[in-house]
Amino acid sequence: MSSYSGRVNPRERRAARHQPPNPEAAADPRPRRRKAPITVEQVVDTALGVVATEGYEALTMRRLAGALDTGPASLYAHVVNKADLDELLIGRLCAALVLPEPDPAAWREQIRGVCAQLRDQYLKYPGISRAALAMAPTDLETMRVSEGMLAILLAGGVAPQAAAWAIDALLLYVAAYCLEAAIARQRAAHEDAVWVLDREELERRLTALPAEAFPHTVRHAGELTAGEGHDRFDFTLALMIDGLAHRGIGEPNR
Amino acid sequence: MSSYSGRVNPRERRAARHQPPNPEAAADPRPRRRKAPITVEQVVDTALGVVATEGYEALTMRRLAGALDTGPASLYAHVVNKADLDELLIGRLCAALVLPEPDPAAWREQIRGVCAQLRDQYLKYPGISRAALAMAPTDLETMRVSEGMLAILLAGGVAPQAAAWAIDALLLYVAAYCLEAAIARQRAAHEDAVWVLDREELERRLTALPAEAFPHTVRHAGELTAGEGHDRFDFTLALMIDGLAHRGIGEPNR
DNA sequence: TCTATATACGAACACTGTTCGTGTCAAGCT
DNA sequence: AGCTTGACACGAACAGTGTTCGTATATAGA
Repeated sequence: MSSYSGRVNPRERRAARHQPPNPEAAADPRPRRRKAPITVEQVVDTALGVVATEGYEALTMRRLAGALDTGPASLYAHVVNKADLDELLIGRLCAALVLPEPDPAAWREQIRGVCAQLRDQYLKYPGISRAALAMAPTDLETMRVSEGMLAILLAGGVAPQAAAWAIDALLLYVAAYCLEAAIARQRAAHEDAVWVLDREELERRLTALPAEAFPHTVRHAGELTAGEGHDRFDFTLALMIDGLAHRGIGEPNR
Repeated sequence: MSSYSGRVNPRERRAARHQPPNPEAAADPRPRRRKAPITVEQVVDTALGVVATEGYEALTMRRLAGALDTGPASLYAHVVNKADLDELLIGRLCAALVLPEPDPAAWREQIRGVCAQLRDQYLKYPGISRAALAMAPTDLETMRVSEGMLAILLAGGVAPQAAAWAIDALLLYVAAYCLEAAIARQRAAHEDAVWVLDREELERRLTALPAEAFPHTVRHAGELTAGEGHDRFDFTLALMIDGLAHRGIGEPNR
């Protein structure tokens, strides 16, 4: 019980992130002691730098400490956990999203735009969406995002229950899509090269399957391997949003 | 290059799982040498047992070796990798799925049923869906599942391109849904209890948020936290399948 | 100037996946 | 029957991981 007092120890800072903001504590009257002490912002910044260049798998406490010219133990003065660090990264990432003012006429483009922003953020830091899946649902930054998405859907006339569940589904899908992309990327990076296939080689493998056991896969190998860029992503989002438009407007829940 | 010859070494066995099946090699004429040697099936069985009772996080090579009364090195005679073990587990899991004969009139219930089966398998082995996300797309057992799903959708009149992408989206969502559930379960298990919330406590926290910043979240805290059992799962699947029904039938691709 | 104390960090612990080299035992050949 | 062969099992070790303990340091206030 020696080395942490009062306000700035990481456990309390973490708890504050999940608590309703307390206006009277916002003053933050304590100036920093050192001339150049390691701050949480600095830790988060360099961590995001590591993830952006080397991927989330490379973000170890030692690697991060090395990037800050220190040892791993020093990080635990600013961060409770690796999980806590993950939360901070996702929080920073969510804070970068711009949430549009809801426009009832354009709710579909708006919700699609928010999801695309989130997707691009996830892909900018490959593999970080794994941390997003593990987040507690009470983090303030992530709740800011879901609040914004909820506002868009409600303005568009989607029924509240459908809107709530759709946000969950959309966030889950975006995270999974980016996680899968990151895993594929990483496998392409350091695995023995023979094991990873490009689209054409994959299509060739599919057509080479025995036609009696895999008739449809063989016949439609082209469709199964199709999709440049984010075509699959756009398709799935359109599927869910269109489903919402047909189901959610004006009808009772479910 | 001393200790592996001919056919049964794990690297070739793994490669065979991703290659079209070779009928003339199916004889497997070599009987087992020992009286009770460790077999791959035995390894997979005990691994699934460990995952079912203690979760995927607990499935370490040492833990698995201990369950087989041996050391970790012995496992590498039957398994290339931990990734290879993961593939074997997912393969075993996919082999347990029963794929219905496609019925054009009931394609929606059929595809929903396959997804529900997969969900139940994933949840039976908590956290294993993480391994499913990392799988190479050429594994024969997983392709058997997507072949079956493709057959159902095509029989239902869904356009081939929409069917192919929808299968991808459905598999991705099911895996992510179960992964999130497993992560929440594990957090509830060994984390400091205060950090995990039940539905009512979560709703209370949401309503306690400042109404200026989170108006919709506060107002619809009930809807946001609603959903017993697999309500959210059913909702999302219905969303995607309904979207498919409206979009995919009879129309050109996309 | 001197003390109090918040911060930084080297060293260590208990883990992880994986490999090397050796030991052991059953099968096939002479 | 005896011997060789080679597939299998496994102890020990290596390079990593997250995390904690105790100590050293350097600053802020008296």
